[in-house]
Amino acid sequence: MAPRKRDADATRSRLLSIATRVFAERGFDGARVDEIATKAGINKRMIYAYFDDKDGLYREVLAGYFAKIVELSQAGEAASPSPGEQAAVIVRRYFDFLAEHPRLVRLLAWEALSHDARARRVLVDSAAAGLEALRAVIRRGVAAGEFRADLDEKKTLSSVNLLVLGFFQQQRILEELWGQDLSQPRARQAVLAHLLDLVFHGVAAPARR
Amino acid sequence: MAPRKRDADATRSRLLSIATRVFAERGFDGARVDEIATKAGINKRMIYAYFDDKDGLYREVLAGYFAKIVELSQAGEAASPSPGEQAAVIVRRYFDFLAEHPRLVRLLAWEALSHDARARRVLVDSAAAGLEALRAVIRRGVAAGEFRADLDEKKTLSSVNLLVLGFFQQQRILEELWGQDLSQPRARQAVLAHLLDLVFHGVAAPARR
Amino acid sequence: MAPRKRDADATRSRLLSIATRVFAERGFDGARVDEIATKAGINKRMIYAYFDDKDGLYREVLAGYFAKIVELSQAGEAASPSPGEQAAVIVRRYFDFLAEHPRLVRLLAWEALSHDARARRVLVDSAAAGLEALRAVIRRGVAAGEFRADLDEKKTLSSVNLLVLGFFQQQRILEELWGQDLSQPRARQAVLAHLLDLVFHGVAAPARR
Amino acid sequence: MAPRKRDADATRSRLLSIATRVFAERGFDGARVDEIATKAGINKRMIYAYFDDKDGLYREVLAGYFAKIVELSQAGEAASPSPGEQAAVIVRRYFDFLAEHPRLVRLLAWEALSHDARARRVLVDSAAAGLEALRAVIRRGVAAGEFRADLDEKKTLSSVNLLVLGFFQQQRILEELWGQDLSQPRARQAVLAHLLDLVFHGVAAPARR
DNA sequence: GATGAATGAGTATTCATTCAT
DNA sequence: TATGAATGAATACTCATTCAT
Repeated sequence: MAPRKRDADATRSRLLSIATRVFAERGFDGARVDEIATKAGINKRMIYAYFDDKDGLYREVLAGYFAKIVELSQAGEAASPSPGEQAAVIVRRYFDFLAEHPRLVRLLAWEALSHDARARRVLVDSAAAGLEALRAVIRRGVAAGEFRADLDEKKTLSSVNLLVLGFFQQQRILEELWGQDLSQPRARQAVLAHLLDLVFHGVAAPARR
Repeated sequence: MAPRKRDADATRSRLLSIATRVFAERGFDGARVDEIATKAGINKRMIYAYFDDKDGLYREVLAGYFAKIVELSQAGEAASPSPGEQAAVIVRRYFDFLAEHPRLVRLLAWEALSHDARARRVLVDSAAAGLEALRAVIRRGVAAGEFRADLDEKKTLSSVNLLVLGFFQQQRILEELWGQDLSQPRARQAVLAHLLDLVFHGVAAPARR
Repeated sequence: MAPRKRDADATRSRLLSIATRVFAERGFDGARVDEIATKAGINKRMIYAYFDDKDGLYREVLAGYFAKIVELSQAGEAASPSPGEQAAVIVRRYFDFLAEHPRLVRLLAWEALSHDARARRVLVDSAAAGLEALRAVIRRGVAAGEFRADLDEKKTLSSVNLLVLGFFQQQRILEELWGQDLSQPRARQAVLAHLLDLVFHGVAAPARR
Repeated sequence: MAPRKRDADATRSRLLSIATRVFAERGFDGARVDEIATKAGINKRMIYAYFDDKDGLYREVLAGYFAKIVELSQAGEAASPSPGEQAAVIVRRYFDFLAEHPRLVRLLAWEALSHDARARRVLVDSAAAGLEALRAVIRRGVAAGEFRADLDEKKTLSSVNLLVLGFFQQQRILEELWGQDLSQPRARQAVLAHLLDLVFHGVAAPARR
């Protein structure tokens, strides 16, 4: 009974793991229930036993990331006293998180295109929570005079998101455009450095102001 | 109406138009040949007569945008003598172009997720050509001392692309996040202004430099 | 008007010629109306104008051979006074006729397999007529004591037909079995000689009788 | 009945049996997957589960006969010491085998007409093996002086095949030509007797030699 | 809990044939 | 007479889901 229970859990998590991979690769429509079952080495019928249907499995796959997203958004505050450095730490955390979860990046992209916004609502909530810390830092930075006084918080936060998330979503196109392998940590860190620099200082020369 | 009844060109372009809509909405896998034919009010057989198969139709849909992309990338130079203003004009053009072609935005997003990279190569070429003008302006701006001397051209160009294209691709999520309708011209122009401001000046306060 | 008439005839016979080729190659079911029209360089609609439908075209193709078959069966009698030699001449004529009309051979094979015996009746009539001359010779040969007295006319005629027609229908298989190209006149004549020899003398050694 | 309800082997062999019938009747092109499934009372999907596609099903149908063909070709030697009688036994075996497998006869005919020679190679090999025994007997008969010394083995074997296989393939035409039902054992045996007689002694009167 | 067989509604594609000019 | 566009009924094949054990 106990081992059977453990088997059930193993079967379940094995299915989820493979499903995550397949859904990330092919999207909901492109994913095949058969393929997931076969790759998991588990009878297809079990998918229906555990998750009701394909849609249920998909939801669970998305849900599996929520915990991680929440964890990210609740990560302790950066130690540094400077809002600028704190902001950099937060962005870096976000960047590294996405780098570590490429399947989530793809799932989010599929969702963004999907009409039946399965995860959009939850995603938005997560994102809002996740950006809350950054928002606080920005506010602090503005108050401290370290950031420009006329910053639009929401838009700024979103722009940062566009740059970071966008980088991972467009990675393949960028690789062809730059003729460079962007999956290497070193290349990625260079990109991150560039993004941070751009966000903080823009392209204009300070002298001209 | 009667003369149109047997007009091959009309049928063809009608099919293409509907197909563009459907492929943009649902992606290649999600699109149904039947749906396209029905919505076009044209016999399904004609799709195969004109485009060979679903894939051929899809390619034609993508090809239909190439001309427009090339046109965009060959748009005359901005009149202003200032590199900064010229750059702004180019970005604005790109932004407006995407605003006018929301289906292209979605098609590009589907392509970015697809594995068989139907259009990636051509897309990259188009993009490279399209960004060439901006690259020249940046170089000029750096030479003139209007832009920072340490700018990485490629990365900067890509970042601009991430911000602009990303905005349109994430539009729905942003709308929910901001609680705002971003399909209105006024709201969009505000976003564009913000993006330009961010790219030019960054978030840091000038006083701190 | 006159040239138009000639064009119509040309179109008709061109269609028939190509159709003969295609039906012979692929059979009625396997033949494609489109293919015939395209290969003939003639608008598909004309097939329906001239022959009503695919079936009508097929019938005309078969009918095109009837004249030739009749001609064959009415060929003048062999000059030789010996029934044996006369019979050989007739068989040789039949053999050469089939060698010259490989498409007819295939059409007959398709027909033999078909259920809606389009041509069987006519074929049987033609064959019966064609074999009549041979039958007369056999009878004469028996009377003259040149052929065995106990010959079953019908069966003997049919057997000759099986050997000759069968050779052409199984030609490809025989080629692989013998490792020999049987489309060359010399090889064919050797086969014919063998068939005649077998039919006349059988395999048993005369000494043993 | 109930236990058979979920019996994969039963379903499989049922599909094969019906498919054999349908392919034999209509050929590969003329056969309809739907018809096979419906006649077998089995969901069409199962055909694809068991045989991948229509072609796979067809191959299995052909393969189903190979075992029988091999069995035939490996049948023990005839007891009789006389090569002539041994040869007769072998031919009779072949004749009876084809009489018992009319579907195979038709399948072979379709294959002979087909361009993509699915089974020709294997067929030729089987045939070659099957004829080997007969070839040995002929050789022995020649050596013993029972058969003519100038026999061409290959051609003689093939001619026998043409007569026997040809009879079954042309059976319907012969029936009309002779006005006789050739599916009755008695009529068939008479045909066989005639064929054997023809092959052994030919049409020429012994006196003339 | 687990398995393998079975199913029905779809999904791209093809074909002979007819319509409009 | 001739053309090119258009059509509806198939036709092979797929997919998520359920049944029987």
